[in-house]
Parts: sequence; structure tokens; C-alpha cells
Amino acid sequence: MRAYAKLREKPDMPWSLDEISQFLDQQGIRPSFQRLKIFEYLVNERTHPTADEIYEVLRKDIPSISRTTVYNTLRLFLDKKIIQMVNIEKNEARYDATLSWHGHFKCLKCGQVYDIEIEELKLGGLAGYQVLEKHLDLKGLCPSCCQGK
Amino acid sequence: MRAYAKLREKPDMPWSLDEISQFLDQQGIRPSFQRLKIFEYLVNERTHPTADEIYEVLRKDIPSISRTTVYNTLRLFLDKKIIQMVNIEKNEARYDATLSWHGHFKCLKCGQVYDIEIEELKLGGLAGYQVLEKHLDLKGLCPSCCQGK
DNA sequence: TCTCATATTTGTAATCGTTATAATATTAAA
DNA sequence: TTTAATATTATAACGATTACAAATATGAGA
Repeated sequence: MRAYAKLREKPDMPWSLDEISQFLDQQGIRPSFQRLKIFEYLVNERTHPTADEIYEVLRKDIPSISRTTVYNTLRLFLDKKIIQMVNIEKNEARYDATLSWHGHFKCLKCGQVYDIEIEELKLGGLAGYQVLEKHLDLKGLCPSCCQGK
Repeated sequence: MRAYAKLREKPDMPWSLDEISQFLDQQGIRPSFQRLKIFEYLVNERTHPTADEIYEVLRKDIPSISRTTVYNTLRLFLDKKIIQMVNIEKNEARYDATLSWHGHFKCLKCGQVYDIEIEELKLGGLAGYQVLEKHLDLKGLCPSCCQGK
């Protein structure tokens, strides 16, 4: 996984459309308007949205956009390995433009998905296995939802 | 999570139907034949089967069994917290009668799901969160499928 | 044992997220 | 400009799961 965000001058600033366009080009993805906007949403919001959430948000800007385009584009981004899929919840694929190794926490009350920092992970008995993907998914109550529980 | 297996005299021996019957009773689950056989399959095979795999296997013994019964029973077992759901693969819920903390590895070639020992896990920034569930899911190639790759 | 209430099982239809398909529109190349 | 390749769109199809309602089995009390 490439932590491409770190190559940027100001990693925490929102990506401009120009920057996204260049980036997609570099990755061999033709930067159509729909693709730009979908990547923009993922990389600048970082809320781990579902395909349908992306569709509903982008519909305001691009009334003609179709669900299929969103799904197609997300699959393209996955194939090109510039985003990852988050399967913390059954029957609800989410998408994440952060590729560096981190975990996810889903609040069972408010439904929000948070990034979790993994300081150390030691696994046993993996000799002979070739690990290509790692996912750490937590569920529970987030700080705001714990309040006065 | 109760590691009930460890309470047994010989933890590695297969569970008898009598023993399963007693166990379900203790958990407030009436031990019908279908429930006995579904739990028997989960606890003695430990292959992390899907609902459909359980259905297809049990159909040989119980030709009248329906998919709905398998789904209902698995949901009951989940509610009573005597099994856990494994969502390592999208659109493919698997079920596991081992409740002690461990990870899962799915081989992308043969499809088998293995248990992985977690020696240490240290997370950061979880202050204020109440963690109720943890899942560690890996994908890659298992030793047999790596051979002479 | 019989009866009744309750729990369980079953088959079918419905649901929901996602994918397949095919027509249309857009872009790039000749 | 013409043509070919690519991208987008709407619709239909798919597959895993759930909802529903009827049928069956079970257990407690008379």
C-alpha cells in the first residue's frame, strides 16, 4: 500500500481537483468529472462512506450521476489500489482513501466509523502464510455516545 | 465472551449430542434436533462454515431441514452469544463456535478460513471508547497454496 | 391421555446491496 | 471529420438474508 498522502506538501490540506486529476492520471485512470468528484469526496471527507452515501451526496452536484457509475468507479479505484474497502459491517461496504495500516471502529449507536491507530500487532503461527490484506475492525460506543450512558 | 470449551474435561474431544443438549439447555435454548445438529457441526468441525454450507451438509441427515431454520438458529445462537459471526468476506457470513479472542485468515486461492493466534495487540487513541467487539481478518495464501508458487 | 397454548420448523415471497447487460454519450486517435 | 475506444447511464438480474404465515411439534395442566 502506498501512503501517497505523505508525498504531498501539506498532507492535511484538502486535495484540489487539479491535484486529484494529476494523481488519477499518474495511476492510469482517466480523470472524468464523475471520477474526480468521487475521489474528492473520499479523500477530503474521509468518513468511510458507503456507495449509496456517495451517490446521494454527489447527486446534488451531478444530477445525472447513476448508482452504477459510483459502483463502477469504486471498483476501478479498488483495482488500481488507490482506495480500500472497509467491511466492518455486514451488507454494507464502505470505502477509504487512507491506505496506511490502521483499524476501524464503528459506533453501534450513531453509526459513525472512526480510524483507530494500531501501535503494535503480533501474530502467532503464520509461518508459511503469505499475508496480503489485514483488517482490524472494532465495534462499540464512541465517546460522544458513551456520555451519560 | 465465555470460553466455555475450556470448562470441558477434554477440551479437544468432539462434543457428544448429550453434552450439546445440556449446554444449550444451560444457555436457555431448547435443544431441538435441528439445533443440536447445527451446533454439533459448528463446534466439532470448526471450519467457519456459511449458513448455506451448514444447510447442504445437514440436508443429508435431515432431508426436511430448511434454509430458514439454519438462519433462524444461527441468529438465535448469536443472540445468546454462544457463537460469533465472521465477516472476513463481503456477502458471505461465516459462523464460529470459538469465542476466545483470535483472528481469521482466508486463503484467496482455496477459500479456507484458518484461526490465527494473536500474541499482542496495542491500540492507540481509544480513550473514551467502549469496545464491545474486535475482529482481526487477514487474507492471502495459506501454506498449501503457497507451495511451489 | 387429551387439550390447548406455545415454540419450532418450513416454504414462499420480499428485501437490499451489488453486479450484469446493453444502449447512449463522450473522448481520443486517425 | 470519421472512427474506435472508453465512460456513463438506466434497467434488469442476482444472491444472501429476512419477513411472513402456515404447518408441525412440544410441553404443561386437566
